[in-house]
Amino acid sequence: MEKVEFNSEVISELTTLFVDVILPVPIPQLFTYRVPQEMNEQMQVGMRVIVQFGSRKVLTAIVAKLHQKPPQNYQAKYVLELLDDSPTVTVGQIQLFQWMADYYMCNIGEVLNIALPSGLKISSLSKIQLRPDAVLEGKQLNEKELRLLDALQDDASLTYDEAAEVLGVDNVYHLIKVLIAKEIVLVYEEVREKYAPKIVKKIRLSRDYLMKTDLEKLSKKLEKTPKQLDILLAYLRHVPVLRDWTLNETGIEKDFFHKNENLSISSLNTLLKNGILEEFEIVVSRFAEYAHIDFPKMQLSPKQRETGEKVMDLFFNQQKEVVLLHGVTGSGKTEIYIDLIQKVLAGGSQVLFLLPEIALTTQIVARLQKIFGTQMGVYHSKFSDNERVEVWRGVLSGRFSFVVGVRSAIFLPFDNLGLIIVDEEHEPSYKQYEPAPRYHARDMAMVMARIQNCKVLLGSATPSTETFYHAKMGKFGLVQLKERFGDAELPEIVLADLKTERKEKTIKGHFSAALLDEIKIKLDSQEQVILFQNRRGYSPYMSCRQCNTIPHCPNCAVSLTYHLSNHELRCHYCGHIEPPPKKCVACGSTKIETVGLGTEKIEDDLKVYFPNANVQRMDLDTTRTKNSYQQIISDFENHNIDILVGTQMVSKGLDFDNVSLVGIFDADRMLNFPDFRATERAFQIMLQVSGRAGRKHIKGKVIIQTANIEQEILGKIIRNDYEAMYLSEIEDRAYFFYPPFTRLIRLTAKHLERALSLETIQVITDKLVAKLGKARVLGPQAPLVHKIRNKYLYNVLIKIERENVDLKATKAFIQSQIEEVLSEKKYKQVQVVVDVDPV
DNA sequence: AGCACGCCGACT
DNA sequence: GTCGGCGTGCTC
Repeated sequence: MEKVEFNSEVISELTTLFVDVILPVPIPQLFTYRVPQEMNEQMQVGMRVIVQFGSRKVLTAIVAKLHQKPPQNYQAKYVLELLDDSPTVTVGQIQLFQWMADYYMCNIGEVLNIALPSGLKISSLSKIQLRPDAVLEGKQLNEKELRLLDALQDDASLTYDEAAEVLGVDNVYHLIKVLIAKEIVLVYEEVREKYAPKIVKKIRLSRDYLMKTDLEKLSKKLEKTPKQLDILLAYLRHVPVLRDWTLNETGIEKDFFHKNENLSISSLNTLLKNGILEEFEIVVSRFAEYAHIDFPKMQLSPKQRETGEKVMDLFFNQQKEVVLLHGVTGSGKTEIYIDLIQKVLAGGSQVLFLLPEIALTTQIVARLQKIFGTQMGVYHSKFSDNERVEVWRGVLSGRFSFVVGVRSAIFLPFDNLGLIIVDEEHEPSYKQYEPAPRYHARDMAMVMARIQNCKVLLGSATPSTETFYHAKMGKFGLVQLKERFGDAELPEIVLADLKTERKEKTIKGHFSAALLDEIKIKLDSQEQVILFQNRRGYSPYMSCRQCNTIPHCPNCAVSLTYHLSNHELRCHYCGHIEPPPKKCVACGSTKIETVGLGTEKIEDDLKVYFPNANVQRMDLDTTRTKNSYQQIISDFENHNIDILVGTQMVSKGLDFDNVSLVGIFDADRMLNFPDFRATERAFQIMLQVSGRAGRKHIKGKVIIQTANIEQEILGKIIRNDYEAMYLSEIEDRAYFFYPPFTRLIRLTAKHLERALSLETIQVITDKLVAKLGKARVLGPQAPLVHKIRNKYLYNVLIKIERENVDLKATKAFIQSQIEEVLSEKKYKQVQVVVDVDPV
């Protein structure tokens, strides 16, 4: 990054500099601080500074601008501290942050908040403590004050929140102010650096014993204490200092003696105490240093090579910024990616590979790691914040020129990107919903491409309608792979007709005979089965058989899901838990049944139908811990599991060789979901799950259970006919003015009172309709789940044409209307959430 | 978002 | 009278 110069005038110590900084708070504007002259030389855009904000709060901010213009209407405060020697955030990133704030209608501080791992943010916390010189005598203290003093004596210091809790009041400021005035307590700001380097304790031999003669004397002396001698010998075995005394410098990990040799810690401590061994600490990376294994050069099939060349041609000869690689599952997209990544890295540029959350923990990362070794960083939400900071710094330092990560990896400080790959481009998990910025990582990849002048490769077997449209229209390059790689065939997809089976009574519970028979055949021939149901828990609701009353969440407008494992009813929106009712709250009947189907019930039923099969469930509930997901995958790979039952999780990024059957329950629910993307989504997800069936030598089979075999979309799924799905979809989108022909902005009002929530959004809607016209403003409408955490929700959907409309101005108008309404006293308490490009 | 200030009702 | 609740406005 360049040092900022002003008209070639060199910054001297006498120049007064100011910085405009981004603060991690939801306030729209930048704030100007004065740079103390001793920082003049070092200060650069992108560095972190500590500033005071408000009367006491201390925050980390990012320098967005460096200038000499003193503010007109106020006296700028000084920058308190400069945290960096070199920028933590690149100039390109600051551009991206600003772009996102404008586009997604949020504050730049909110973007910063999401972008920066919290380990890079320092913020202060106000704490109160007793004054060491406090004089209590002769001072009138009330009961609350005394209680606070008591607590302070026990705990030394308390935050405002803790103080409020101790006293059981909400507002503690007054009280503390009084105590400050009485000179009994003082308030200070505790500044915390959250990032902690990983430290390993190591042991080495004291310098006094490095000579052979000294060492021999020592061994003699230790003969009386054999346990200590064992430790010494173990040390010498692993660190042969007599052969090369410099080895002693690196020593050995302290844990080693206990863990690997099972030697006593107390003897080790005695040796340390007597100065024979010494302990020291080193800072280590949280990421293992993989030896770079030179993987045999990727052997591409002729088809793959040809495809890769087409992509390159589109990028570099036809100047396409974005290329869509549309390839059926198993067509070998990964090899093409790898080849391309290698080429870009060899050219000295950086590469970012984005994957949806769940796809990332799996096989692909291990595979890439083998190929790219130490230059590859992984950025994942299950990583601790410290790990994220290390990846961030690794990108800055050049240690990682290639990063594989989830959507937030788009925020890493690349300065020389050559290529961004967005795999499974259609995945909704690329869109962030809460909190702001509600960004789409795929779209941000394209913005980044413009900022950094790099290329974007989108990959999918079932591209989103928007993306495919742009590819068809020539905005993006398009490359298609219609066959599976090698001799693998596409699975055979068949329907199980639930209506007929019900009539003929061949159905058992939720299992059609067609599915049950097929599972049996596969199990008998030692093949594996995946069953897909996109709903966790046992059953989505309970119902009274007498009066049909259904237990609902007290805070949300949803039925409570029954979970068998803990025998409880749970709300999947707010987390509310209650025991299942013993009798109906309405009529008192004890005949309460579970209705509907979740993964837990499928698992439970399978135990009855196939008592000898190993059944495992994979959903949010069974994969909460860091390694549980990986565990299930490897158990399945090793065939310790015969049938895997799961939600969406089973549909992504998993390649198993022995799966010959996939069963899909409840296709109808997916298809009937009230959303304009429902058909597309159902198609994508069903084909994706289907892709798990059949690999190398096995032709897979997929059974979709449906009560309505006539549905057109099912035929398209059976024929794996993406284009047919696309064509009917794009026709609907054009007809109803949905994306890609329009852009959507959704407003959601939230308030504890339903009427107020509705009234607020109605007032906003009226203003919008007045200017934009009725056709462009849909609603207000209560969403499917119209109450969450006791707040009533109302939506308005705004459609904006893609052509001949000033998007910026329209957004500014919408923003101003919301602000205008919310500034009215009556509506101040209502929250209005703006979601640009909702998915 | 915090945090401070100021107005107002419910208590000793 | 005072304490604490809560609404309002500001932060370089």
